[in-house]
Amino acid sequence: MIKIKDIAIACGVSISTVSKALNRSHEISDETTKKIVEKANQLGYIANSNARSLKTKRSQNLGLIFVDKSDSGLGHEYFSVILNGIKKEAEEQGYDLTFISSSIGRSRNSYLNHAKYRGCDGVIIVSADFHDPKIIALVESDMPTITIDYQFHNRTAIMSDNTRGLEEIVRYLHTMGHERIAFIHGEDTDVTKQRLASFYRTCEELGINIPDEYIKTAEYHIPKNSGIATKELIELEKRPTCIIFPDDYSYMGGLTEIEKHGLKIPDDISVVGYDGIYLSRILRPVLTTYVQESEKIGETATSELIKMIENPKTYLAEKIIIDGYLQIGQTVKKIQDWGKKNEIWTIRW
Amino acid sequence: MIKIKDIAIACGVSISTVSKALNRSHEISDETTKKIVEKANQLGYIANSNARSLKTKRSQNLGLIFVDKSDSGLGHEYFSVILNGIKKEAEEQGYDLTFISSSIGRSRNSYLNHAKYRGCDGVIIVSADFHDPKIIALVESDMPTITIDYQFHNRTAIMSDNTRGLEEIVRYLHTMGHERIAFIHGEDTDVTKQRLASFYRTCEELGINIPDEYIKTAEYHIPKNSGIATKELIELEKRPTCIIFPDDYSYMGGLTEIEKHGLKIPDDISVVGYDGIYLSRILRPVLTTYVQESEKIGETATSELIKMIENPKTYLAEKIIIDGYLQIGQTVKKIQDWGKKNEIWTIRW
DNA sequence: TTGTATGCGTTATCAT
DNA sequence: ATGATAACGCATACAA
Repeated sequence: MIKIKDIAIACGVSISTVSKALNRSHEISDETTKKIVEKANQLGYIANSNARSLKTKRSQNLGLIFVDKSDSGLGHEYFSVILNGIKKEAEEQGYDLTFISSSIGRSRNSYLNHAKYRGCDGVIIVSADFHDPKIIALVESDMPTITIDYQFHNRTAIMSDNTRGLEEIVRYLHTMGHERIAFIHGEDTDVTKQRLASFYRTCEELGINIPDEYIKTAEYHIPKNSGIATKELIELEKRPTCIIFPDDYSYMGGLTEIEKHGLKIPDDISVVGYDGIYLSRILRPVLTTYVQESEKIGETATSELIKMIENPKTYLAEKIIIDGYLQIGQTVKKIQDWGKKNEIWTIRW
Repeated sequence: MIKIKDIAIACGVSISTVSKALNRSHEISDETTKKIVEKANQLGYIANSNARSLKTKRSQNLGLIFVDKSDSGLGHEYFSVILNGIKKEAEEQGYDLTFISSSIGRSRNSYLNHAKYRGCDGVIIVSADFHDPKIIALVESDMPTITIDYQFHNRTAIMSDNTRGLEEIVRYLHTMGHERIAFIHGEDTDVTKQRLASFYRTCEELGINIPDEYIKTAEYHIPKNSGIATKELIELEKRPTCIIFPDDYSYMGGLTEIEKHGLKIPDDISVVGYDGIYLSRILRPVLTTYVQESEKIGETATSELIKMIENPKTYLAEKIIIDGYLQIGQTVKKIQDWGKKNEIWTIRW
């Protein structure tokens, strides 16, 4: 491999002149710079990032933490699309990306140490157990860090807008005449808490009373469990007119159950998903769902991290919320119960 | 950051003794080693991979090339699951993973140079344009390289078994009594060529004659285009009894079209997918499809690359085929046309 | 078994 | 505007 020393010899200048010229330092005359750059290209010179990082303490490399809690790992479209956004933005800004695990080589260690070992300038935590002491240690260290969908105290986080998501869904359902709205929510996480709180609050604002039996739990991304919850809802004496699912995949489990009962979507029962994955658009009927702009979440996380790295003094940690939007498909029926609706309106006005 | 020099001072030994002890060299006595290791842990020592790589010319880091041809990028479950397999295996074996683009920092360059810049020990090409001169240059360089689903001359490739995949599908369909088999295949790639060749060969072996009008093209992963092809097939005077789709997602496009025509799967028409993505299992009826073990493909690519890196002299390039298997779902109907079948058999026997 | 000395390729400080 | 030199942190050939 050609190194700057070779170029120096070939050009008859010193090593430091070459280094400066290659880094476009204005200390070096245009003429010399041109000569050196040309020779470097001609010889096929490639810098050595290890030597550079060793000296500069900067690597232009970002760590990426992705621990798959549910074993489907990157297979989850939500995360793989986020990752894609991160990759695009990092490339755009000239940073590389290295996966960081909690081992170094073959021996167990910590995320922070791994990131330090590789000299990462910062770390994006895409998915992890945010209560894991090793994650907490990383976030509380002096390593620039960004989290997605979870906020640590005084640290930047990129959040999908769960609050607004559920609010929009409920308001839309309300305009479509639904009041008997069931909500199958995911397991107990921050995201779930936000969605649930927003669901209840919006219902309250709209004067909708939700019986407890309309609220069910089913783990994210496990269609079978959402299927079970759906069955229970369908068999209720006073069946809901609409079911909100934890995510688009989970809806597939509900769909099976709904069809088993001989019901048709949306004629007999309406449904709403969450995420807006590719699948939601190719299904028929097209799924009404809240689309998370996951690629943008990844891009924003990356650009924020880079800002933080490059302006350590002036950067202010903040919570950044990435809006999604309601994809209005064909799975929510307009309920023509104007009599009752008008009654309520009359009372309120 | 603590460095070996600090440990040396703390232990009252020389730098090189520390280095050797930390690398578990047998030159150093157990006693000294123990003392040094303990002190290192106590001080929270973390090695510096840049300094190490600079010296050893090894990085324990693998490059990852993933260029998304179709702009859905990592969003494709096939690739994201492969990536997951790569990640698991690399972690297992103590290697890190860095994405390699065809730029270095902000300036355009080549994959090879990028990999050299980062000091990668080897590169896995997960998805790329294999006719891109920059990819070819990489593969033909002295950088250890592995490709997935495409083989370069004398280089190791990990291939999903397209030949066997189509053979198994066709044979299965035949045992289910199908002879009017349509095949919607993807755009012209090596993978497609293999599948198509295997399709024709197996049909021939089984004495099945496929009219040209039963063969259609529709780009992978574009349900709409498969829908168009499906429409054409359904409206044929002599409609096929079964349609093989380019992939599971594409089937969704066909499904819509089939339902539009008032046909039911599998009663009125049978269908087979390809890939075996998560979706195929949660659909009802469960899709009959050829499952590609993509996680295993990723794992194997990684372990082969590491073998190649660690045994440069004895390693032999080879084509490794990862078997898939037929997922027998509920979308292929048993055709009870024994009269006709027996006729044929009679002639043959 | 331990220590000394050198160099990996680069940047940065200081001199010229 | 250019050059000499030290230093980054580590591994290793060689010496003791």
